[in-house]
Amino acid sequence: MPRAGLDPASVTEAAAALADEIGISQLSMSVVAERLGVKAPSLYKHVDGLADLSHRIAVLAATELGDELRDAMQGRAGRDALAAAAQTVRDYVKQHPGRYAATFVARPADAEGTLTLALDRTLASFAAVLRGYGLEPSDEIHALRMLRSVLHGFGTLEASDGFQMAADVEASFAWVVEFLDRGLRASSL
Amino acid sequence: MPRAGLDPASVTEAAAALADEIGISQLSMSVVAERLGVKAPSLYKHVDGLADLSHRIAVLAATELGDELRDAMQGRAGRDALAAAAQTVRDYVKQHPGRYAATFVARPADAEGTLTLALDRTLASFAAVLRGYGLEPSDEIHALRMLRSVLHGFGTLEASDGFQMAADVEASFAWVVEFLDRGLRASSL
DNA sequence: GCTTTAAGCTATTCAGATTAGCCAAGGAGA
DNA sequence: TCTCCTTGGCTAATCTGAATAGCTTAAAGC
Repeated sequence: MPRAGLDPASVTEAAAALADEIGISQLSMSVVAERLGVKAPSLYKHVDGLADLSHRIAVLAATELGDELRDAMQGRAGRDALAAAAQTVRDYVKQHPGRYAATFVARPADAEGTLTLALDRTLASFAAVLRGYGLEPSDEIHALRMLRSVLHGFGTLEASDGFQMAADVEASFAWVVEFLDRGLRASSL
Repeated sequence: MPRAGLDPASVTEAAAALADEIGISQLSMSVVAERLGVKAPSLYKHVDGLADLSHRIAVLAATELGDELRDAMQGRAGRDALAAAAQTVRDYVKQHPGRYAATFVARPADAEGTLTLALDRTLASFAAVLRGYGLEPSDEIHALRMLRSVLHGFGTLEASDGFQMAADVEASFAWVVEFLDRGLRASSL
């Protein structure tokens, strides 16, 4: 029996890919093992079980999203930065629904705070977007929470097929970004 | 063995209460049965299994939220209606996190559309809020989706403990409502 | 009281997570 | 190259929870 050359990272990556395909709730040690050409118990040599695997997927997703956000915002400010950040989140959720879902399903299992740490990087990008609007310092935390809420809400609703008439979700998204930009500009000092 | 006097509604109600306590993901036929003083297989006389139970909880939640929204909006319009609707959703998610979570977890199992139908009632209330702002008809669908996104996002983030510094979430919520009101008024014809 | 329906039970099967313990692959050093 | 030791994969087994089958009797209608 030749070795498969697995390690925690490759197992997590395979599991994340599977989660995107079949949904995080359908993820099992068995399917991951099958995908990797290995038997389920073998996975326990690399990860600490399903809960740990799910947590690792969440951290991976938060890290990836954080990276993409940072990249997308290079050299942009104001409305441009807002649009780029929003589009990045939306695209990520659409392309990686399973991974993204893991980030809020695995929250309880984040005792060491690894996930929180990874998520903070996305928060930093959102904060950078807002900085461009020159809000009152006391308003920033509120605006940050609003931005998170809108993007998280829009992304998850779209991903879970929550919108009827899927047709012009694009238009709605653009409208929302526009709405936020106007409001934030009006709120600036 | 005296009968327990169960029926689909009472089983669903007990399961929903349990889901609020332990989380929808921890819900099992066994715990529901135990809570009702019955053995797990007995539940199959009333509901069609865990997936069906979960779906029933979702419909229950959507119906309850729809009722509360309708009540909360009696005689209100404009900013008042917006604030009331937002507060109602937020309170519902906080008080019934398990039930609320069921509404988007059970979406795939909604072949007959019962859940969609129940959710449409909450959408109708949101639409009523917006009607008070006299938006361009073509903007209404976009504004509706934004409103859903914000309320859904804010509620789920708060429920999953997603906000750090839990302290002034109240203030943030008020700020967001204010932001939406201003923006919507500016968008009105 | 008699019949019929339906609710609850026990026994069983099945799937999936997890653990224990075996055994070989493959790298490190003589 | 040969040997040792760590490590990864395997099989076997346990355990929990979902779901089905079939038995038995409560209680509703007559």
